Amino acid sequence: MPAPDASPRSRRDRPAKPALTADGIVAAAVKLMNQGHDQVTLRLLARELDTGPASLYVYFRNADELHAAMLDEMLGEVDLTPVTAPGDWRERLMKILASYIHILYTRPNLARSALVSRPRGRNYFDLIEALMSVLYEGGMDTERAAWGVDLLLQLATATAVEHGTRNQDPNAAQEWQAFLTALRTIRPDRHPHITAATAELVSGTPEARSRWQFLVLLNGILTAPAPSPRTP
Amino acid sequence: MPAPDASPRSRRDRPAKPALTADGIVAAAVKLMNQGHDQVTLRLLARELDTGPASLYVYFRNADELHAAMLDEMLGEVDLTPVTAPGDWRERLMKILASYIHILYTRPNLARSALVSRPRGRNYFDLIEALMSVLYEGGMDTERAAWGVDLLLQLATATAVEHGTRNQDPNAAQEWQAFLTALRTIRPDRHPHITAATAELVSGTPEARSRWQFLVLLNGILTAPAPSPRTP
DNA sequence: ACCTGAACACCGTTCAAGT
DNA sequence: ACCTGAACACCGTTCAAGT
Repeated sequence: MPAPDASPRSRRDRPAKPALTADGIVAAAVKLMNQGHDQVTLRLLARELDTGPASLYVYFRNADELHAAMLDEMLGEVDLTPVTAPGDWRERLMKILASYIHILYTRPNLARSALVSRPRGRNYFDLIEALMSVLYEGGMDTERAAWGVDLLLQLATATAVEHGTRNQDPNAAQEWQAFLTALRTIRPDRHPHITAATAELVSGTPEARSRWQFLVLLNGILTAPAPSPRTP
Repeated sequence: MPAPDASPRSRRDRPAKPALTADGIVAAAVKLMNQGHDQVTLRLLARELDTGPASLYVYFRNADELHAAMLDEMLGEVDLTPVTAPGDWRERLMKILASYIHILYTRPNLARSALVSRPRGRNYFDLIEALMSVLYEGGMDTERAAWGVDLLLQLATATAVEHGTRNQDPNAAQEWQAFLTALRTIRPDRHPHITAATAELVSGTPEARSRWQFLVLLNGILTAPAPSPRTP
């Protein structure tokens, strides 16, 4: 009598299939992503969970909603410790943003969903709270801090999408070369300013550019007219 | 003798099929897009051109390359006349950017490709030239103008992606409601700054926000430290 | 009621076979 | 040599049918 089992026909060799929950699905999806799957599709995820793609629609209205849930899960990894660290507030703010960008950088698809869907999970609000806290240290009023956070995150997300996707593309280097060639063959009579600024248009490392951009934003938020003047 | 024709079996009722060229394909693709097709897929386009999708690979290495070509074509519609118009340079610059955003706004898919692929067509360089020209009027040096153009376009593109895609989504309104609800149920002990700034976080029309953002950028570019100090 | 197999209506890309 | 029909390997979403 080989392989005795209480109910031999109801089990398989693989581990018992856990009951599905929204959190469990998101956890499995994040796990797949961290294993290197750039695109966590509903079908891949369903395969992993040993079911069909239709089952996921019990927990998420569509693929976008799943991606949004994955995003909030990832945002829990953003390093918010610079909030209470010593040092210049600008540097600490940029550290938080750099952590945010870094997390999205290797997941350009999630970054894209961050640009489009307005996150509203707990981790997202923790991030907003942290950024506002540092902005207040910089002496901003409530309005500037609120609108400023939005702007800072929009640029950070766009940066992650841009660089992350490019980094993922195998012909990124050759696209860059093509851009340089196009820039060098610009005709001075039609594009005099570009011709004169060829070097500056491509100078700086991505990191240097990004750092400058955030300093520009912080200076601008501090010095530009407030969003809505209290005395209209 | 009805319908005499030199070679009756070599023609169809539909108009003579024009020979394919890269420009012709892009023109057909843009035409489809302007007819309301949000996603101009290779298959749809091939159907329109009375051929199979494989034929398009003779002219474009992949779908991304086609989208990039479409993007440059669309950029020809950006209104650059504010460059030479009278009035405040900031207002004129924002008019150009508004035109750029408006063109991408109803084509979020193209906007996404603008964020990822670095355009290098003639119309793109015309846009850069125009923006730099206005920035110089604002008194910027070459470095600030070059890096500034990049930053301004990055924000403009991100704005178009964000608002355009949301606008396209039928449940955008109900997503916004869900966000408002999430914001109102924030717990003051965990998120004191958000609680205190609830109104400011959602205030302002998208246009007012966008306008403020660009003023922030312009002020920041003017007042932030130059990208690379000449005396290190 | 909750779940899901199978089908529907698509994709981009490749390649062998046509002209 | 240039072009393309057909196939490959996928998608997200729906819905009738199961338990």
